[in-house]
Amino acid sequence: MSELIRTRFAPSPTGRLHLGNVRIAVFNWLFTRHHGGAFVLRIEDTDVERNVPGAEEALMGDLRWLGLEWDEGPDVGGVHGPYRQSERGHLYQEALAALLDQGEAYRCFCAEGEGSEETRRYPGTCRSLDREEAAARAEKGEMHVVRLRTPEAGTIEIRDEVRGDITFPASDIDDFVLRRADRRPTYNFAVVVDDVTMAISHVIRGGGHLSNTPKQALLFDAIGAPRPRFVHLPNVLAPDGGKLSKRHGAQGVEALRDEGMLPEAIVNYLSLLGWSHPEEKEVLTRDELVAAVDLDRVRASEMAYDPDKLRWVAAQHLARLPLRAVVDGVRPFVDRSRFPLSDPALGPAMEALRSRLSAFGEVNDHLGFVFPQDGAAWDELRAALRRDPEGQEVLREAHASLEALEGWDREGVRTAFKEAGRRTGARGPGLFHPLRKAITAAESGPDLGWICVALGREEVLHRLEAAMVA
RNA sequence: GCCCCCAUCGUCUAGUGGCCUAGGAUAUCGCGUUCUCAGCGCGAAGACCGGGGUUCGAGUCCCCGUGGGGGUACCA
Repeated sequence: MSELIRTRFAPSPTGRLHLGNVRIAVFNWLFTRHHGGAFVLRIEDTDVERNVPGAEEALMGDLRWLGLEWDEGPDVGGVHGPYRQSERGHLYQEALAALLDQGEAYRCFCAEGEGSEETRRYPGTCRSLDREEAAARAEKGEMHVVRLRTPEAGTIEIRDEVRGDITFPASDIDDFVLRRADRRPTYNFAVVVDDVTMAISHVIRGGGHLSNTPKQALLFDAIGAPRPRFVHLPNVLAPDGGKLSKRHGAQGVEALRDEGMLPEAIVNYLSLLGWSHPEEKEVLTRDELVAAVDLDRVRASEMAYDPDKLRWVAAQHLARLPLRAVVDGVRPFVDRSRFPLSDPALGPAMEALRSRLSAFGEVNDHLGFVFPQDGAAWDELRAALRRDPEGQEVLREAHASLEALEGWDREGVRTAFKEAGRRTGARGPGLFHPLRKAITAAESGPDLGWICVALGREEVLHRLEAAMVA
């Protein structure tokens, strides 16, 4: 594609972004970056009653956090601004005047909802009203809307980049409203004027808009502007196959962010919904996605959101992070009130349990391996250990070896355990089980060597002593 | 009601008429590695919605049905 690629993401500020919305932004962004185009953020706030205060900032915050930077938008400006529909009234006005002038649109004085029950279409009552007369009535303040003069017969052909050519019967599309009685533009009208004036080349949006497309195509034609390429991404369904919505299966970006999930992982997972890598690779970095994502491998069929796979992708990304990054990522999430973990201990602790994380916020679910909580259960375990002569022997010898240890690292600790094993004749579970129980109060868990390093010599010795017969 | 879109393992998908006795991923289960769990490695089970065509040959093309989704607003 040699033309200038310009795309847009146009959310309404009615709430936080959820995975369904964000996926649209992800494709727009990926596609645009792939082609070196410009990505525009436009706020569709025409419906004043539905606007939620602060939603615009929140939504921009979510997008930025995901790394989906826009080149033009309400906060960064741009030559095609303003970027809020509420501030673009004059553009709609101008476009409307031109349409009225050319006879492409006409004033309609009918009462709201007038139309036959059968077809549910507006019958075109005011279509043939005298233009001068209509203008005069409007001048006098008579309530009216403005409608587009649409073809009565024939077909409307549109091209969708993922589905190909689609034909709609023109008779199915009535003379729809462009401007309401209160003079606000309708959605379909505002969108087209915006896309034209912002020189959008590719309209990439949810499949739900496919049915709006013939109307919008007609509007582009009426305005005399070339139609953009239409790209309708298949809809995302809830995990159970039903409709995805905030209250049904849709995760909010905010929630995932609060959980400490890697934004790159979210972008990666979302990219896999409806698109596939030519070599079927699934774990991809942002750069790899930008390099690979294009329209030719986008599917047309809808699909379900799968939280399990999201988790898996996230875990894969996390696993590829250097330890340093895991430690930094996890640090703000550690519940210090429950886990007396010193900062230097974070490294070994993460070595021990990073493989079970898919998001940083999950640390607290696993730190219990290092800092057991249940005192009563631990006491029982210790008591049982004290009644076990072989276990006692292991504990005693391990304690001695550990105490004599020069430094305090994983290899040293493991060597000390093995020495204790050699001296007592205990091997395998016979050796590690009593140690693990004494140190972590659990029968299973992460690598004991790393846990010991994280706990420090003093604490480990202390725990061993607590489980030994005095 | 009418219009439009969609249809491969539970889920995400590969597949563009013969390479498909349908491949990969996830989830599930088993084995191995490991003190154990997680991870990792290996393996098992698991799908072309139904019916008609077209063709020497159909998951792939056409039609009908069924199911799901969207639209039919002075909502977006």
